Order: sequence, then structure tokens, then C-alpha cells
Amino acid sequence: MAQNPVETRFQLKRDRLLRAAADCFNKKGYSGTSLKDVADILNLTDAALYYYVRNKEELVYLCYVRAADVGCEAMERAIAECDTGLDTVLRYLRYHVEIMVGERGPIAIMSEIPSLRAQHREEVLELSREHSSKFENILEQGIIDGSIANCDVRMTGNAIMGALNWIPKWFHGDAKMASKIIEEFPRILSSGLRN
Amino acid sequence: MAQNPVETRFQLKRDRLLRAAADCFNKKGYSGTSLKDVADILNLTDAALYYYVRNKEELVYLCYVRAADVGCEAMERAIAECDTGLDTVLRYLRYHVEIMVGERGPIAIMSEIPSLRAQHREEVLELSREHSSKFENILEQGIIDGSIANCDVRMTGNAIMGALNWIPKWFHGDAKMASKIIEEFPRILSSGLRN
DNA sequence: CAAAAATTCTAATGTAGATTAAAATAATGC
DNA sequence: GCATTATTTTAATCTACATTAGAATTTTTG
Repeated sequence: MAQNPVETRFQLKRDRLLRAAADCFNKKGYSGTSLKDVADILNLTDAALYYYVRNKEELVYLCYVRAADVGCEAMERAIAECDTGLDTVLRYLRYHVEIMVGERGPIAIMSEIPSLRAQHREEVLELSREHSSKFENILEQGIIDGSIANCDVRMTGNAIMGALNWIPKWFHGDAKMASKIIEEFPRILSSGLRN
Repeated sequence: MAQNPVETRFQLKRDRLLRAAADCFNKKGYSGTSLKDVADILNLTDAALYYYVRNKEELVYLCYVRAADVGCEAMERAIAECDTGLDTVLRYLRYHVEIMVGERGPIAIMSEIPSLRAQHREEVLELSREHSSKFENILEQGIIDGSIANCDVRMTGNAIMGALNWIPKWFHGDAKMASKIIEEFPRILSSGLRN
């Protein structure tokens, strides 16, 4: 009942900061975005950002944790709602893409994990590994229940994740194309090219 | 007949520089790699790199041009050798992956295009667009000749390119896995998951 | 409305790492 | 072996940003 308005307000603003940062990182690259670039989007001074994050490294770190959370959420929803492995994969893809191209986006591409400090890096890598491994489990599940063709799950997982991770590179908020991605993407990855 | 030995030696060393740089950029991220990191691989001083490139920006630029060349070469070979659209796509994927994981690699992921200076950026973007557009042409070809199922070629192209572009992120020179990628990857993308 | 807390700003400071200049070494051609 | 050219090094600079300190402003609370 009693929501803490201070916490809420702070976290809301910080979330906006993370989205702004993710947008910059995806569009301009990590080295190409200064804190001022991010601050400009929020009509703030670069110095003001230090009220929300300890430093730039932490900003990246939080963006990545957020990205991991979002992926995790999409996957859990899919798992909860679907029966066969194939359905789960397709639903997961749909949800993940939906979030990426929707109002919760943009989601940061995790291309700068190596420049995180050791502790943060390990944590993010762990989240990432967990997510991959869950995805591979779904694939195995699907092979067992007969919905998915026999394949190397590691390789297949990497391929699909790659396609997914790369989306923010070429998609930049055209609402019309968003729905197209959401429709086409899972289909492509499930059925492949062959006629 | 008369090859210029100076040019050749210089270009050979520069090519080694570009591969070392690509390796660093892929592994440690752009901002995470200093010129010293690259120089260390070649047993050189950071200052020595300036004999081969004007500055760091140009180093990235050259890595990207190299990446584009490699992709272009793979595609042209595939086009020359194949008949149907589907065959061409599969062959192209195989060639491109082969190069990426082979001795010509690693190939730089083009994730920092935005931080190139305007002229270089435009040039690389143009190469990139060209490549995408050629790939989409192959897909259309395949739809016409009946080898590829009807699909949104733009979306499909982006999806496949994404999966391809992301490979250097998770593959790091394990020769055993290399052959697995080369075998599995085209199959996955052509046939999809469905059983 | 006054006090306290939260948020943002201005104005320095600090620093890693890119860049440069000039000298030193190595390779090459004659 | 000498002169020339190619390659690399040492030792400074230079600079864009990240970062900090403290003051100013805005918001909240009682």
C-alpha cells in the first residue's frame, strides 16, 4: 500500500537515464558517447548524472543488468505460457523483441562487457551465461518433445542470440517497422529460408 | 611480374596490425583497447603504430574496410558458383564464416561506425549498405526461383546478418569449434528450428 | 512558511591514453 | 662498406572527458 515516493521517483529517473544511455551507446558507440551526450537527452548537466550513478563504468554496468533483466523476464513469461520447446522459443523471441522495440527500450547491446571492472564484468557474464544456458535448455526440451529439429543447441543458441542482440544496431524506433520485426523475426528463425 | 617488395612487406605488416587490432576490438571492446594493447601483440611500441596508420580512428576505419572486403569477397565467390538463391545464401554464409574463423580472421565487428569521422563513416556505411542490398537481392532471387520461402527480405537479411556479425563475440579461435560453426551455421539459418 | 532533504549546477581538477618530434636502430641497394 | 631508406624507440606533450567539491536551486515535509 505505502509505496515510497522518493525511492520511486529516483528509480524512475534513473531508469530514464539508463534508457538514454542505452540509446546513446547503441547509436554512437560506447567511446563515441560522452556523459554530456547522455545528459543532454535528459536536459541535465553531465555532472548531474553522478547523482544517479557512481561513474560511467557503473552506468554501463547498470544498462547491462537492465538488458539481462529484460531478457530474463521475456524468457520466464514464455516458459510459463508455453508447452512445446518450439512454442517457447518463438514466444520468447516475440516478447524479447517486443520489449526491445517498445517503450521499455532501447536495450543496450552488451558489446563492452570487457571494459567493466572485474566484479561487474563477472556478474554480467554470469547473467549472460545463465540466460544462454536457459535458452539452450529450451532448445533441448524442444528436441525431446519433437517440436524442434535435432541440432547443436550451443551453436543454434549463439546464432539466434546474435540475431537478437544485433537488432538495436539497425532498428531505431520506427513504430511501423517495429511490428514487422515482431511478426517476422520469430518466423524467420523458426522456419528458416527453405521453401 | 615485378612485385614491389617494399610495398608488399609494408602491407603485410599492416595487415597483421589490422588483424591484431580487430582481435583486440572484438575481445576487449573499442574503448577498452589502447594502442599499447595492440602494439603489445606485435611486440611494438604504441608509437610505432603511427608508422602504419595516421591515428586510431584510421585504424578502426581500415579494420572495417577490411571486414567489408572480406564479406564482399565471400559473397562474390558464392554468387559466381551457385545457381539457386538458397544455394547462394548458404554458400555465402559458409565462406564468410570460414574466413572469419580462419587464418584471415579475426574480422572486426562494425560496432563503432558512429565514432568514425564523417568521411570515413559515410564510406563504411556505403559499403555496408551495398552489402546488405546485394544480400537482399540474392534472397529475392531465391524467392523467384522458388528455392527460398516468401519472406520480408529486409527483415530476413537483417536477422541473418546479425547472427553473422555477432560470431566474433562468442567465437575465439578454438579450431575444433570453428568447423562446427562452418557446418552448423548455414544449416540453422536455412532450415530454422522446426522439425 | 521555515527547515530539511533532494536535485542540479558551476567551476575546477585529474588522468589515461592518443599523438608528436626527433633520435636511434635496422634493413637495403649499390 | 657506405649511403639511403625503412622501421622503431624514447621522451615529451596535448587534450578530451571523466570526475570532484561545493554552492545554488528546487522540492518536500511538518
